[in-house]
Amino acid sequence: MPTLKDVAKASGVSVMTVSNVVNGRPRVSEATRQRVLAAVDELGYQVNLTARSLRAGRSGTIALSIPRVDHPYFAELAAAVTDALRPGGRHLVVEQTGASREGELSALSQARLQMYDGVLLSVVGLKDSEVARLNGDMPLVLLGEEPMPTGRDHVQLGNFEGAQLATAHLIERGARRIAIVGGTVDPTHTGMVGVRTAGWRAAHTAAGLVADDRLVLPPAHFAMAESREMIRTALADGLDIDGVFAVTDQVAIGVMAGLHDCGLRVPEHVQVVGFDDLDVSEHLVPGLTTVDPRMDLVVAESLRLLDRRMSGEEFSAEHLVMPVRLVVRGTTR
Amino acid sequence: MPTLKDVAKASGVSVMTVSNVVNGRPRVSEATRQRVLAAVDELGYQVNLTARSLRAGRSGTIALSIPRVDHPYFAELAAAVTDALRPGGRHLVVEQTGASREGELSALSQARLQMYDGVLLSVVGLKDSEVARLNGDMPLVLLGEEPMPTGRDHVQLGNFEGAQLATAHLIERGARRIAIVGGTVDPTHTGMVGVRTAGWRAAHTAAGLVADDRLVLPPAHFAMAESREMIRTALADGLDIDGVFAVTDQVAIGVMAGLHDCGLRVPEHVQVVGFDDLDVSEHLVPGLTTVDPRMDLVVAESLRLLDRRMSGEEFSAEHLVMPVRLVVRGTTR
DNA sequence: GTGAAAGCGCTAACAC
DNA sequence: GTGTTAGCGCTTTCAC
Repeated sequence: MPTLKDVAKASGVSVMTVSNVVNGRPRVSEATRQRVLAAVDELGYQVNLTARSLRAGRSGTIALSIPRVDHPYFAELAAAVTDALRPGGRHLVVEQTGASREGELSALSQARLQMYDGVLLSVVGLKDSEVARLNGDMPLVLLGEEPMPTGRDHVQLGNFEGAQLATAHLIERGARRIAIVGGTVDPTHTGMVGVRTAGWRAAHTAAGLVADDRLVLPPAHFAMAESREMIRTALADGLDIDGVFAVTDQVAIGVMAGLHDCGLRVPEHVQVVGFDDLDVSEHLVPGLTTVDPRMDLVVAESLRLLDRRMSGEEFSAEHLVMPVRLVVRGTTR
Repeated sequence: MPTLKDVAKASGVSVMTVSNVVNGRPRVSEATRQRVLAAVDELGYQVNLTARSLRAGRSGTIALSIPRVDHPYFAELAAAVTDALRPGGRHLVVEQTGASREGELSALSQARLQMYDGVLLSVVGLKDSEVARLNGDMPLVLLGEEPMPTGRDHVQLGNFEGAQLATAHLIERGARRIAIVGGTVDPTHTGMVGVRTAGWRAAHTAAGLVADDRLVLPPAHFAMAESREMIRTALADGLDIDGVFAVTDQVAIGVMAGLHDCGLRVPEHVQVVGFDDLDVSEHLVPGLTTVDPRMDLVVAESLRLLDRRMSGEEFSAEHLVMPVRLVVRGTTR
């Protein structure tokens, strides 16, 4: 690859002048500019971004670190962040951590993240103490529903509110035996599963009903196939339900398939509500009633906080819980 | 951030020795190693990957460049590549080009790609001449179904074969008026849409039938909502069909929703086959009959070719068309 | 075993 | 306007 030096030699000027031309800086005479650009063109010169980063201390790139890109929720998040960044001409790369602690620890190595000007970090497997260990000087905004160190900016969804909305809607539409698929009976569980289960429980209480712990089916990696199998097994074991709150849309899709496998119709026999409002959810048959996590707000706020950090000024950490809203479609009556 | 120099000062050795310790190189006495590691720990030293890249000429990172990560096909591709790379401990980042020529041109700037040791490039909007302009020295493997310069390694799906399989299956199951949604009547179209349409046509011919051009519904960004609207409009206009070959599973999902909107049942009234075998396709109700693009093969071959390029040796370009297979589920009888 | 010197390609700061 | 100097943090080379 040709370097600035090569271009300088070819056009008979100094490296600095070439650098000035390449970066569109003002004080360069039109004649030299033309000569330099000709040489750039002829040699096919391209700036070396690694060298530029090293020198400038900035890479011009932001990273979004997510567990897996083939989980539609994260994929949609990544696309939304990219779109939000585009108008400013900033560049995003997506890092996948692999949803395992090892993967997250390695993808999150200080060293790697240091290559970016800012990092949006969506973590699932790490303890907050491990996240807290990350260099405090790095512009970093945490996303996600797990417990996080309080000293950092953190944007999360209205998990409790959403679960409550979803469950209340099922109750309102006449469901009385509402399973939560992907829930937990462990009251110490403070992550997404715990909070959404609490919302499910609270909606029952608010309606003067009692949530039945036998209707709590545990999470199964939030995968479609596992959820399908789980609901099928539960029904075969005699579980009697007329509603399901699925903790994610992926789970809901698995549940709907499982209900169909068992000859139950949605919403006639069992009503279903999900959480995430994935792109596909609108086009299922019937359309999935679900909780819209307002990803637009999440992205906007996250980038606002990240920009603040990247500005270099000092701010105290914000902890944001974004509002959500229910989207009613065909899986509820 | 502390540097090698800081650690060297703190532990009373030279920068070089610290570098040797940090990189686990052999000839360092156990005593100094301990001393250095203690200093590393105390100062919280982390290697600067930018500097290392600049000096070493390698970044240890591979990039996968795809149009959008929220298109499930690309998301699954990205996840598959990540998984395939993990055993070797190599690192992948995902670059999104945005499915527009401008986006691809900017994300594909030589300069940016040069930061990576190798690039898997999945392009949709660029002309092959633009792709050809990329530096020939960069380890690069092209993925995707559009025409590509012949001088580079290129892995693509069995588009023709898959479309033919899908359509033949519909014919075999009794469909006679088979629309292709996302097809083209333009015989000069050589991209994915053109080839899959050719396969649809060929299956008719092979069965002694004649493909009806009125059954070709054009592509609509391969999006669910647009496809849904398109099939709805076509049916309202009196289109008479008993089968649909959707050029992608996303299109198929839109089509199924649209058919449902019009009161048509799948597979009783209209049978449907897709292409991509997305994760979600198995769990739709009914399950989607589709073409499995054998992403495992695509990924394995792509990485084999990329490794070859990264080895630095010279090879002549390979152009691979991977086999596909039909997955029969509930949307066909 | 350890270290000094050189330089990867670039740009900020300052001279002319 | 243009050039010189210095150095970002690291590793390769080679001397000791």
